[in-house]
Amino acid sequence: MAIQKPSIPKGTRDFSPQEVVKRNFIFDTIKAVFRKYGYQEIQTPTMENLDTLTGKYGEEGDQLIFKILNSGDYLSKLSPEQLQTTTSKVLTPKISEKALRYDLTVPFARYVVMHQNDINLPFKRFQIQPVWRADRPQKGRYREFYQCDADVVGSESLLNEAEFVLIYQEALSKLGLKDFTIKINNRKILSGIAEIIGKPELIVDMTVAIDKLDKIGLDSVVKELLEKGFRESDIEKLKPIIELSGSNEAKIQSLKSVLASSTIGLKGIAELEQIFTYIQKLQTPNSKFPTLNCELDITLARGLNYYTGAIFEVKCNEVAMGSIGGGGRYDDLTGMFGLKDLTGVGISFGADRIYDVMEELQLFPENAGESTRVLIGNFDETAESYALPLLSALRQNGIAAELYPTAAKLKKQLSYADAKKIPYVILIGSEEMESGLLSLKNMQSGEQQKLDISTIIQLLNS
RNA sequence: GUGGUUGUAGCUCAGUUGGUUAGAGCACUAGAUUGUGGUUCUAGGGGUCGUGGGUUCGAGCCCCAUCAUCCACCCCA
Repeated sequence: MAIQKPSIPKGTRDFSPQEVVKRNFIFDTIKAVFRKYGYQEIQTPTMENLDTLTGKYGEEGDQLIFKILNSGDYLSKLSPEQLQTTTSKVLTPKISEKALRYDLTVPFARYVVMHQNDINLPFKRFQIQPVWRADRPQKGRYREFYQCDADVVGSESLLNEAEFVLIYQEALSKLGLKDFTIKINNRKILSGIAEIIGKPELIVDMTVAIDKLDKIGLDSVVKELLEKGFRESDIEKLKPIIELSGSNEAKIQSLKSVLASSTIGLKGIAELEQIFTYIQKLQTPNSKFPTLNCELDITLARGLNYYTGAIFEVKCNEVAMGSIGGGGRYDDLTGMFGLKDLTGVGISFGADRIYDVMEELQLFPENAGESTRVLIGNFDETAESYALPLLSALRQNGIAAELYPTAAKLKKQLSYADAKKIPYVILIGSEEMESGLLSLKNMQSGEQQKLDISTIIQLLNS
């Protein structure tokens, strides 16, 4: 076989030991916060049945699902007519019945329905696993990436929404991020706006357009709305709403008067007010995170069409990057799997984007690369057999230790320690073996002292 | 799906209007130093110039195709 240059699929990555240490720092930080708020971890399979996933993310989302080809001769059962078909929509379900998960929310809904007899409501779970999207990769966009989701089902309380805002605030602050905004909005308010304008059927086009406001500006948004079928008079009504500014309270007050005749709109506003009240009461006076960057943004829409109440999105203001988190309330996600009237709300952290942001801002702690604490140098067979019991002793005392596996040149062994950022090296020569006093070299200062093994253990453990 | 960018050593990239044997830094290996790394000096290995075709006396450079790549749009974490 010809030699082939190895490669990995586009949009996927290998993670080096240093990168994994940093990624785990992110995961561990987020996990600790989730647990503190009462969430328990679950895991679900990498692949789901294709029909579990299709139809949940809109037409565009369906195309981004990675499908898995059936095993065996997957074409043999097809009729000649079916093989002639050129539309993948017809053919795909025949040759593929499994797919890689697209997010963690839909598998969670499936999990809840399948295990409804075993779980206690309200059920608070978190989940940190990779998801896959057949998107075209670019900056901050991968085909395989990790989501960190927390969801609660079976609780209508808006306390959940308020707590999610605090979870975002606490986790991101602990990771070292300073300037970020937690945007919040409510689908019911968007419905109310569409209702007031008299175009409830165009709500999707409306939200997609105004969602781009901060990116393309008001004029372009107006242009897009006109193309989608809105009239000048509709836009005149819409303008004051999307241009709302000021404090969250001020925005709520103006929305109240604008949406006065829309029942659903007013309901959305009332929900938001309740969430803000909860947040205010939850914040301790001497909070470690004094400024809560939670902002009502009426232009926030979010693509996933299963949201029905509050919606969230987190944006980092220091680095040009897509949103680093998002979520919202969905009233009927489990309904499609046969479990009616179960409401849920959840959020997601985009771990890979958070990683990219932290890397750009150099927010990772210094000691993140350290693994082995001490390396024992290896000179010859005699020294090696002398060193083995010491190696065990170090490990039994909880010290990560290695013996260089061959009697290589000392220069090479020290280079190894240096490259691996091992802070200490123990050198054992004939002199050391005679006296029992080992040379302990501090790799940072270059200093070397002769100590017995128990002193070394004590020193390395401090 | 649409538009653009870039493909030269393991990595990051130079390479003049087309001209003889394609370069640098980093990394790697060895030596200066027979028991002392991260700094320095010296030497060395490593290339079908993404792939295929075309123009030309002659192509890393020009033309066409193709694959890959990154960026932007759409959408999204």
